Amino acid sequence: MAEGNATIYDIAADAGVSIATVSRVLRGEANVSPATRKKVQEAIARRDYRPSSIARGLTSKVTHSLGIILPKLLNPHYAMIFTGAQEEARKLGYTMSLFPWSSLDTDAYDPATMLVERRLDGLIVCVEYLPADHEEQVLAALQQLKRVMPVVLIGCVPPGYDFPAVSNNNAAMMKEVVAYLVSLGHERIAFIGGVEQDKDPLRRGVGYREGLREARLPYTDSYRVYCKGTAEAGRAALAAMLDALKPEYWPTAVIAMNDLVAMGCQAEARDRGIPMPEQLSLVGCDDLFCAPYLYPALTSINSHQQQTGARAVQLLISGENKHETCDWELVERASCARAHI
Amino acid sequence: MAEGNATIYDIAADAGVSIATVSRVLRGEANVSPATRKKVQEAIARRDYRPSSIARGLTSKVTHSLGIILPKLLNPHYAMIFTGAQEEARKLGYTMSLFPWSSLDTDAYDPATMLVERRLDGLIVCVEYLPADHEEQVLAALQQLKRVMPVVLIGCVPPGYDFPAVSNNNAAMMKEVVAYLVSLGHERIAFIGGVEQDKDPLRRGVGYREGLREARLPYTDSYRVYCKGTAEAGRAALAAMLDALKPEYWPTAVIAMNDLVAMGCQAEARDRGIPMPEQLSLVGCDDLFCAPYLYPALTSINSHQQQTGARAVQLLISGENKHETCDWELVERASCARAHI
DNA sequence: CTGTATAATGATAGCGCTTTCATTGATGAA
DNA sequence: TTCATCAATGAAAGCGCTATCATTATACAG
Repeated sequence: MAEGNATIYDIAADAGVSIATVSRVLRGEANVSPATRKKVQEAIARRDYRPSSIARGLTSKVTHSLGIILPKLLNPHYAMIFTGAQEEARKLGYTMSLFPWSSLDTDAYDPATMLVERRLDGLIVCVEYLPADHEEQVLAALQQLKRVMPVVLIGCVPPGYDFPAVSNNNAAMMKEVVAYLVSLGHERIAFIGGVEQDKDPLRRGVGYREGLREARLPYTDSYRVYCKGTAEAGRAALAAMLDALKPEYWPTAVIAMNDLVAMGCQAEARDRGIPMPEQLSLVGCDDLFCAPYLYPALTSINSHQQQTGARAVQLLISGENKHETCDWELVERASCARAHI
Repeated sequence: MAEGNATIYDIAADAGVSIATVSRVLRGEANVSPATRKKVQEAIARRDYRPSSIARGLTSKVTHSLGIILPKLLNPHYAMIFTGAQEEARKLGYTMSLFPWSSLDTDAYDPATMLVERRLDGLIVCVEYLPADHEEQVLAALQQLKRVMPVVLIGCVPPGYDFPAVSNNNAAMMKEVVAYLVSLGHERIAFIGGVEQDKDPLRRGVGYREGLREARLPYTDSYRVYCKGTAEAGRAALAAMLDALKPEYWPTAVIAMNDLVAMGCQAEARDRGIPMPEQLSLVGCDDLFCAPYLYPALTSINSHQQQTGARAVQLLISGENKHETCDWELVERASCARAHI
């Protein structure tokens, strides 16, 4: 049966019609007589024929394949986004290929080359945590790329750029976290993560400050430490903060920019013998699969990352130039308690 | 500059040569005079021309795109395999698309359709934990697919089938773990995970039994409980095992089929107030990124999963029909201690 | 009947490349 | 000078489709 190499000509010959007619039934056009349609369909089934999407793409200019660029899949946060995007793409009949940032700027290969050579129908780019020094360069490159294929961003669109996007309202998320901790009686609340020169109003660090202001709590630099979004970095950051402070000024609650950082904080607190949550409450963000299994189980923000990915694909395919925001929810677990004292 | 739609004809016209000559410099053929080559390259650069891989594929029959099928990326184990494969593919100039099992058998779409329509140059299929009742059906389908495109498996090739593959020597891994626990003085060692009717000699459960035999320890059904490879399942499995046993017969060490299951075990032990590792040692497998941050930090087997993915791509592209095995190492952390008593 | 609208189908020109084969000059041997 | 040799190039035929016309066959109004 499966020849695997039948062409539209073979089918046409088998069915005794022209290739135009075969093409019509392939594409489900209306004006084909039922009898002819049946003949063709039988021929197709008989030879297990699958039209070449390559040849199709050459003619019709649509390849039904999308791309997504993100930092690294090993971070489950991105794995969720990717999964959501991939599944949605597939539902809509598209294929999804991954292009990690890492490999893009690692080698001598021009990032855009592979993307445009492939004639992708569209590209999703995750710019959530672009290092500030890269940002301009990357966005300029994307602006270029946009002339060739539709681009949808995941994350905030910096002023001056115009892209459809789906993003988290990070600031609002963090404000809610601060409010939650305040409701538990915390007053010395620290925030770990992010970059110092961050001017983006939607970023998490900003929401933290706003949350403090709304709760009429003072902002202190000593409670705000910056680091990359990894467990190692989180651990080092908490260590640095605690080292710089007399124990009586230690925060009673820490907000980590994400769950990885939170994991690092847990490890550091544990090593120092700081009981959690009794002496230190902790909130993460992203609600990774492992959050419930950490010790103590980590309170975190679930921001529906799969849905984010899926929505990005929908925007990409529909061509809407919208800017959407995901909703989220705080998932309470065991890592937070009422403030001591 | 970036027109994005220049064709080989435009370049030929610009450079004052024929398209055949342009094609030659594109493919780096030798017999082009330096002067001509230069002219063409300048024209290419001037218009930011990128040859269409679609058109290329139509003619040359190679698409430079690969596919990989695996259960779900949300499990970091698969994310590692995918990452390794993707990066290797990219290094070799290939694109990698993901096709999760879940979506393949969920919808009415014939699994193979999308794959062959795309005219992939090859496919990697992760058959590590195929449910036994699916196995036959899946492998038959792959056998079919093989007539159309090269297929490489990750996992064991069941007898009767012929595929290039890269797999873990799961049995040997587990034997090592048993030996390790025995060296710590453990005699009541349990194994959690896998499926009962597993006849595959390389599977983990089998290695466990062999390990016991070599240590001259008795095998007991009560210490062998089966479950899916998730944290929830692992937790339930450990609970069931302990419930069925008088505490004095509880195992002093548990081997989990993977780190997810181990995470579930940790949670269950914690809830029951069983101190770990003092009363119960635990070993996982896969060495997920979170293993060092669990409590206690989880001893696990690192089996170089990224390398596994990369190797699969190499086999796929080289066309070698080999069966390779990955090496591994036991990563000792805090979840194991000398047996009490 | 003739003429015209309509539905079904076929012929064919691309799409943007690769590849084979033919052609053109140069070059050097006879 | 003449002819075979060879490097550099061009002409053109696909690759497997889609999509535009053109061509039938059929129906129905005038």
